[in-house]
Amino acid sequence: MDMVKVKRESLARADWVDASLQALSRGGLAAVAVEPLAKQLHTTKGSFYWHFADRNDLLEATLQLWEQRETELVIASLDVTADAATRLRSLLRLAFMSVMVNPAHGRGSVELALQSSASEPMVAATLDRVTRRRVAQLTELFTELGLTRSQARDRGLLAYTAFLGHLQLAHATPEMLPRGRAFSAHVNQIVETLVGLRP
Amino acid sequence: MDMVKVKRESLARADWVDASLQALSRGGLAAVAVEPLAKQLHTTKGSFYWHFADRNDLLEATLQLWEQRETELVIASLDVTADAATRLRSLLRLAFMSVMVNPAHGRGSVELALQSSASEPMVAATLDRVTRRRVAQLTELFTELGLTRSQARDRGLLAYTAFLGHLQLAHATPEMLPRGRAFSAHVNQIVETLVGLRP
DNA sequence: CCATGTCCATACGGTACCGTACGGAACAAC
DNA sequence: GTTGTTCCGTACGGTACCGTATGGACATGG
Repeated sequence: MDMVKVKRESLARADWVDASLQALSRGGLAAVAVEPLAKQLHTTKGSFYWHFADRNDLLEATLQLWEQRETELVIASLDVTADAATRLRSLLRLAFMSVMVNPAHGRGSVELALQSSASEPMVAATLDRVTRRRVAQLTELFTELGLTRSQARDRGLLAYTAFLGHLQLAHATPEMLPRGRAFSAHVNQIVETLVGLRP
Repeated sequence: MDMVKVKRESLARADWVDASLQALSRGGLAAVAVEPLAKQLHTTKGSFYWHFADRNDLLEATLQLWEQRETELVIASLDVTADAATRLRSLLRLAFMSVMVNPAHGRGSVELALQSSASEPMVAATLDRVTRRRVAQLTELFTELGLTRSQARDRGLLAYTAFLGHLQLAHATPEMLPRGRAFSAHVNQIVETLVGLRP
């Protein structure tokens, strides 16, 4: 039957992609390797090459999955009722706070894996789209706060680069960041410095 | 003669280390590979394994060289005559500007290579020392500007994370950054936002 | 001139991965 | 129960790298 066929195949493919995303998060792009993933899934390459053309095919599906989940998550976290300043503050707070939930393999580790593999064209394309969307989002919020177009864009870029560096630091040198209450205070200070309204 | 012997050996070793640093800058930690480097230097592994115990030995020497050049360069760029605000501004301006000189393989690409390989213990140790020094430097400057110890540290961290993210963005998504005059303006805006003195 | 230490080339075995070939199990359809 | 399709296991060849073993070129000092 077609239904059964589609269901089974789609499930198996999704399993590979899930495992791939997890591997990407743990060990970077190099960890997206067919034979290790096969071992982890208790199967063999024979299965893989039935579902995928090659490693690149898997990579493409993995990036697509990440990008989709990524944008969905950001959209869901936006409360349209609040004013721009509040939305901006919560967005930044959420982003900067989230690096502490499992700083090793948690949220953001895929980001860093992609950042460090931007030489791969497919990765570069994905990164480009996501970065563009995010900076545009920030720029929009700063514009609503009354900044000029160019001021808003500069501020949006700064906010995003600060986030990127924050992520990086939390991953590579986590001891440098304060912990507990001091961390929250630090994030607050960052947010206020970034959102601070002066000409 | 001892002099000749030492000179030759040291030169050959230095050649390998130079090439290794260059490879690190180009292709990341994975590019520090014996056989490719041997090809590039028009020699063979036989030479390498005479000068080095193994790949790790080369890596150690490479990290050491980078760290040494790194700190020397920062120290040299500090003008002790100026006041704290001026020194801070020039330091930040220099750092944020420098990402544009050859954004692909230029200054900072070694940094990023190390950041993305922080799982290697030796890399982590190197990164730790350098990061600590830099953040301490920034914290010191902010303290001289009149901020409290904790404010200064927070601000120093923010400045450094902003720099890291800036570097990352310039490398992975260079089209997102403005070019020419707009870039200078952007850097100025960043510096002023970071150094801006308000309680 | 030959003995010794320095430096390098070549050849080898080992590992980890990619992708292909091919056979076979499981199962549905008829 | 034969046939066809789906799905997977195994075996193979190929590549890129690590590290070792070994012999040889070359100079130098006795």
